[in-house]
Parts: sequence; structure tokens; C-alpha cells
Amino acid sequence: MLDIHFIRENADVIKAGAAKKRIEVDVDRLLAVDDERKLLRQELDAKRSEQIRRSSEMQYAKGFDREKLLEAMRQLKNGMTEGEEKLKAVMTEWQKLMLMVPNIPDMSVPDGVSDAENIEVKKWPAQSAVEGGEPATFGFAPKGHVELMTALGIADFERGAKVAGFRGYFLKGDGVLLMNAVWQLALKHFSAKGLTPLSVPSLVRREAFLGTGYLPQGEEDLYKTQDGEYLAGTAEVATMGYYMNETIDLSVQPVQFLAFSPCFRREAGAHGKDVNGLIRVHEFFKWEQVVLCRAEHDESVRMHEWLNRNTEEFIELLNIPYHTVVNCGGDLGLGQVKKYDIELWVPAENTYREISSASYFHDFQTRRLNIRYRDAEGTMRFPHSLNSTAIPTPRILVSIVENYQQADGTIKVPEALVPYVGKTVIGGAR
RNA sequence: GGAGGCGUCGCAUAGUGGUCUAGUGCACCGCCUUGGAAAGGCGGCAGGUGGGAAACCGCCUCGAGAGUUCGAAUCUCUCCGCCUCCGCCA
Repeated sequence: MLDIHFIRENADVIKAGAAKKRIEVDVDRLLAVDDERKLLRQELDAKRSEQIRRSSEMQYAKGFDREKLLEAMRQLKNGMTEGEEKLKAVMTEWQKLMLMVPNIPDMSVPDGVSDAENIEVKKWPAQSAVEGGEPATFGFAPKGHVELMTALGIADFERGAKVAGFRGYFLKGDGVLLMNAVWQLALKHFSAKGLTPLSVPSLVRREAFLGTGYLPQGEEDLYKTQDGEYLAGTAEVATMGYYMNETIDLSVQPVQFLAFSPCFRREAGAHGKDVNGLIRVHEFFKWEQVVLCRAEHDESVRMHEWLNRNTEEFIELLNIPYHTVVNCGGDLGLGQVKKYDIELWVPAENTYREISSASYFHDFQTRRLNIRYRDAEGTMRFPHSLNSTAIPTPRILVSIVENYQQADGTIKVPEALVPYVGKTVIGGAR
């Protein structure tokens, strides 16, 4: 949510921003409703003021005076009830419209409709081994992770579907060790960056979803319980909710969390996509970086680069080819100002696949969540919020097993993971 | 799952229908006093929101929302949270 004063003064900027994001919003309607809101409020305030004045006279009034006062108060109250009802109706529309106003994308965000128009800003390793600029070289035709993992008995998709349904999976044996090794390495790497580990709820009440911007628009993508909670698709929701309705202290340092949680996604709009394997599943586990910092654009930009770089470094530890893209306007969410995606090389598909997403929001989320801090001058302000994937599992296993596969179908364990897996090769002689 | 209790300013507490512009203590900030401090004295000390150039003025908020009333921190209902006891349970 944006500040209504800001919207009033910058209606054209908002409209241009929404157009860049390909989001429809009726700013003019909002401004008209807001005018009405202010007018009704003023009328009502004047009446309330009179009511308060009169009712204090009431207690001392006797006999005829009292009767007269009572009658006057009744009429005043009738007028107030009418005004209150009008205001309530106006406020309902006002709030609905306010929740629809998107945050403004940064100048540096490229124009474009969909992820197809995201722009590569970095490729690693810098010199790709293969002509055409693509990174992976094998002396053999690389297999896909479903085939590899099934053959090694470290994942079971048939039984996954039998037990959990569409997009179900089991990890087994070294598959579990590999996932656990990624968690261990992530905990070590990101903690060392100064992030505080946080284990967070996945079962979360509606409020934090509204606050982070996943609701009201994203209802379709969420699982809901019979008690009214939702299953979060990311630890961001609960982590941002952590300080909701609180005043935090940012005088010493930003809030920096490394949150872990199971994640649940209905993938309602993606029925035909990635139907096999570990790329797109309904439940998974993710480490997420979440930051609250001072409400300064430069600070947001600095933290954004830092968060994204943290994840790039982690991928470099695993030594998997990747590139980083800056997302175009049409690929940005309602609250996002700018977003980077990190995409890892998936040899069997001969393409990069998204593994991480780093975004900043300015005060869009904290305003909705009512998280505040006192700045150096003592003024209450909404901090800036950012979040970025640290690492998702089991999706990362796709790139690990495909990039580290050997001709005989065994998988070399990335060096950084060896201490946690406890072996150098998965599969082969036992 | 059952029974009961409780949510008031940063913290602690007072307040059971109008005199509440929510009092008091602690903490915090400024000043006085002091060689410096403590103690003491004086003053300040909530967040929103609307009007105004400003001074200032109006309105809202006693967990949240709805209701009763001319008038609600106070009465009623619903929800949220916390505590105690019983039951069940990893």
C-alpha cells in the first residue's frame, strides 16, 4: 500500500508505473473517492464535536431544558448515523482501491510483458565452456534429474503421486542426505553473512498475507484450512508478520533474518507446466532472506544487491553455472520495486531455470503490516522491506544432480557438500 | 475438548456510566541545583487524522470489531491474545 498523500500528488507517476507493470488500476476513481472521504470525515467530525459538547451539558440540565436537549441530541444523532453509513460505504471502496494500487517500479527496470523479456545482467562462469555461450560440457548426452534420481533410488515420483497425488514426490537415502547437506551449507553460509536464523510457521492467519501483498489478489494460489488460516508459499509471510503492529529499533542495524519453513503452493495457474520432477511441486522447503532497513532508497538498493549477491555466492560454492536477470515491469508483483532472478543451468532442458528471486518493496509491505521505527530525528516511519530466496529445496537438487552427473549415471557430490553428505559420489558400487 | 480469569500511555498500576482533557509511580529527555554526581525541584514525555502560512484548533484510538445509551475504559455480544485448572496427547 502506498501513502494516499503520495498518490494524490503523484497520480501520473502511479499510472505510468502501473502501466509498466501491466496492472490495471483506476487512480482517478480512487482520488474521487478520497475527496468524498475527506469531506464526509470533516462533516462528521464537526457533528461529533457538537455531540461531545452537548452531552456534557446534559448531565447538569434539569426538567424542560433537559427535554429540549434530548430532542436536539436525537436529531443530531440521526444526522450522524446517516453520515457514518455514507462514510462506511466510501471507506469500503477506498480500502479496496488502495489495496490495488501497485508500487512504482524503479527506473532501471526494463520494459516488457513477461519473463521472456527479463534481461541478463550477469553470467557465471564469465567464460562459458561451450560455443554459443552455454556453459555445460559433457562427453555424453546428459540425462534429466527424474531419470537420474529414479535410477539411483534417491527419489520416487511414482509413489509420490500414489500417496500425495499430482506433483507428489519422495526423497530417499542419499537424496535426503543431499537435501540436508544443502540446508547445512546454507545455514552456515548465510549465518556467516550476519543473518539471524529463524524457524517460522507455515500455517498463517490472513493478516500477514494481506500485509505482504499475497492477498487479496492471490487467493487462488493458496491452500486454506477449515479454520481459516492459509498455508504459506514462502517463509516471507510469517517473517514479515513477526514484527507486525510493532515499533522496531533500527538505530543499530537492519533486521536481517534467515527464515526456514515448509512452503505450499497450489500452482493453480500452472497446470500444464513442469509436470514432472522437482522443478514445480506443491510442497517444498525453503531458506529465505528477509530484511527490514531504514526508509532510504539508497539503503534498499544496497541491501538488495547484497541479498542477491549472497545467493550468487552460495551457488558459486556449489559451482553450478548460473545467470542473473533483472525482471521486466510485467514480471513484477504488486508491491515490488525491482527484482532479480537467479537462474541455474539445467543441462537436460538446455536452459536456465529460476532458483532465486530477490526483491525490494520500499515501505509498501510495512505500511500494510503497520511495522514502524523511529528515525534519528525521532519521527515514526515505515521501514523498507526486502526479501530474497536463500535456497529452495528440493528444486536446487535438479541442477545439482544434472550438472554433476557422470557418464555412468552416478553423481559427483559438489565439494562444498561433501562434508555434509559424507561421501564424494552418489551411486555406483556399494 | 471443558471450566474460570485477564488485556488501560515504554513498564507497573488507578479508574464499574458524565467531574477522564485517562490519574499516579518507575523509566526516559531538558533545565535548575553541584567541583562532578546522587538526591531534590521545575518542565516535557503516545500514535493517527483533518483544517491552517503559522500559532493553534477539531476528530479518532483504553486488545479488535459490533451494539445499548443523550453520553462507554466502565454495560452487552463476537473475535483475537495471554494466564490458571481439568481432559487428551507427540
